[in-house]
Amino acid sequence: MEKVGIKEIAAQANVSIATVSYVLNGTRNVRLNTKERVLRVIEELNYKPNDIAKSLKSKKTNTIGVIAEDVTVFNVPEIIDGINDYADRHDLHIVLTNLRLHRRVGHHYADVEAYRKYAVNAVSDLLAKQVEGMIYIGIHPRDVTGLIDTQGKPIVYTYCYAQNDLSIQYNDEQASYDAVRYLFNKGHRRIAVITGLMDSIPSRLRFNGYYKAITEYELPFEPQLIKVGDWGLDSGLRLTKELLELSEPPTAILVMNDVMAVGTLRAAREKGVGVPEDLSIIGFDNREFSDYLNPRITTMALPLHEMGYSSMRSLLRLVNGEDADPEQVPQCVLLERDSVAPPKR
Amino acid sequence: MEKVGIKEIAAQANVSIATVSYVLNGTRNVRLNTKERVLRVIEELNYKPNDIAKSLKSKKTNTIGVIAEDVTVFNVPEIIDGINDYADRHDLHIVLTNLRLHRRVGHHYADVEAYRKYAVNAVSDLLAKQVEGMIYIGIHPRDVTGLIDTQGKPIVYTYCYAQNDLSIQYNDEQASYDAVRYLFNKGHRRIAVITGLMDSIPSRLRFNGYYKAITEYELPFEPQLIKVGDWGLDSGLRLTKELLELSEPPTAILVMNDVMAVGTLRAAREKGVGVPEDLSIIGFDNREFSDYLNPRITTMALPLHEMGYSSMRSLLRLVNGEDADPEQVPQCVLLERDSVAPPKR
DNA sequence: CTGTTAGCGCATTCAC
DNA sequence: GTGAATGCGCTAACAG
Repeated sequence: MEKVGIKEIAAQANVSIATVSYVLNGTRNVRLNTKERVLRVIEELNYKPNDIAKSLKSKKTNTIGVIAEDVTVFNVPEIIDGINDYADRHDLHIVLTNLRLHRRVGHHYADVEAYRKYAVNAVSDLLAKQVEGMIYIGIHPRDVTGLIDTQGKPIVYTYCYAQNDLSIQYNDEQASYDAVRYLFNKGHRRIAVITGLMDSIPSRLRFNGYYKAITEYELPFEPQLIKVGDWGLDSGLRLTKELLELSEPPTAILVMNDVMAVGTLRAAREKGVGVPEDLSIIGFDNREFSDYLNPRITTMALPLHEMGYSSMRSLLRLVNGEDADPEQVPQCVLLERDSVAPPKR
Repeated sequence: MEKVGIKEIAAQANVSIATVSYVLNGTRNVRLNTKERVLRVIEELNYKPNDIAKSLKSKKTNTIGVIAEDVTVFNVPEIIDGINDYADRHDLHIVLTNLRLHRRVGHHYADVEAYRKYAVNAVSDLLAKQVEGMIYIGIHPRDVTGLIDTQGKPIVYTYCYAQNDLSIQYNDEQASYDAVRYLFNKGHRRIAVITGLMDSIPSRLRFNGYYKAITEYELPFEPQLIKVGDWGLDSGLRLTKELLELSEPPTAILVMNDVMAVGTLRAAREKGVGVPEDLSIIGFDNREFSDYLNPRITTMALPLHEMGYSSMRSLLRLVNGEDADPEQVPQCVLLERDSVAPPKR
């Protein structure tokens, strides 16, 4: 474990350290003979370059900092995977910072002050490490403008927004529009919706898509078919019961996340309503368990991998001083499973 | 965004760069007056130290490399979270490498050659970045001896093993022993088990625990109560049916993962067997969905966070040249939910 | 094609 | 209590 450096190699191979550097980086042509000799010594001495020194000199770290609000929240790992996918192909490295928000502030992520210090620290550390840029991965889509200051370094937000910076999001409105269209094409005319909390951006956007589809297909807009949930299983259970107790219940429900959809499934079972024979259900998020439920539920898959990949690509453009490309917005895709069928009537 | 360095500060504050370094690191006493002046200039110029340069000089990066076989596999994020937990408290940084094994080689993780190149690359990169040590997070407990060579740098494996290095694992045998004891204490005497693939270490260990408990409690050892599954939902479904068709079916089943337990639940439903009235079930892993099933299933929670935390702690000892501590093995804990009840008879 | 040399930004010895 | 000087390991002019 002796630390062999470039100069050791140079000595052993009877060349200058510059030459070694050249063969190492291919920066310049080196006579084949010389090159082989150097390479052999490198092999023999088991030399490993020191990126730290290289970075200091070249002022390039080839490293980007990823700030994840919480790696244990379902959307984050897939996004990281997408980031890695792109990074691998472009010889970039990742320094990961995990804010551990879920554990530290629970559901109070709306209260920015509660975790500003963590975020600011993370940025400081990353800046000190001379990252070329940063990606910030939220655990809930919301505006985090002003949370951090990257001192001019490029940053891309994903799964959340910031007003003066680029952010990569999926198309919520389109997704729920597509879901309703799918139900319509299956023959459904009374389509209910169970939303998430209405102060959340995705809820609004998804509702817009629902409303737009209802309008375009000239379906009756009935307020009693619209239920406001809170993303939790119990609200799905409760609201579905309300829906099923209507004098004219819906034949299909668009539920804005898979967790509430579990509640919907339970309500249906309790009421003796068959899914999908009597009631069709579409969930949102493609949570892993949605495939384990009975029936397996049809759900809108979030393009998480693509969001990570795309964030990285856009960031790289910023780092290279190019324009943020007129990126197309990642689209959700409907996973057809067993919770949707044509209505009986 | 001018790059202000230590020498800028020195000039503005009329001191030498050495002095600035002293106040920055508290390496030596500096007259209060001078110190304040320096601090003020640092503030004004918004100076951020350059860790790269610092590391080059001090030969310490305070960074450890984490090699995750795949961040999208359920056990990994929690382990990373534990690592971060410890790292945060000790001012350590994490460079994350994601091998993306699941995506790249699917279930062929037994075939080491299929991904050796990725692993070796990861280690090279980390070594070049001068990490102080590494943690390797597996996606399935197995022996990965010889996969990588860290050139003498300390490494700790978790959720997998390597023969000549430290590895942090949870106590599989104890866990399943505890599960059986729990069932016994609830009054069960005919306790079946559905294992995972028997070439997997956890299956063996968990079976040992089952066997030990059966023996100690002097329960009849009946081979027909032992079913070998493959970790997949379908095997849980199929094997549970077999169990329920026995002339004298079990009153409880220990299922070695939650995914197969979903199959068990389905089989019971198809057979009209009530859970937990007619059949008690204990799963393994505490997968998120185990709380969404109907009934919510009682399961063995893996101490993932602790494994990450503990890996980091042990690694730090190695880095500091201390002995790997006689670490106690992280224990699983049984999460009591709704899938276990006393047997009817 | 190859060698010499000057730093990158900072910590640290050694003088004062 | 403070400063001047040295070098960490490497890259990239600049000279041959």
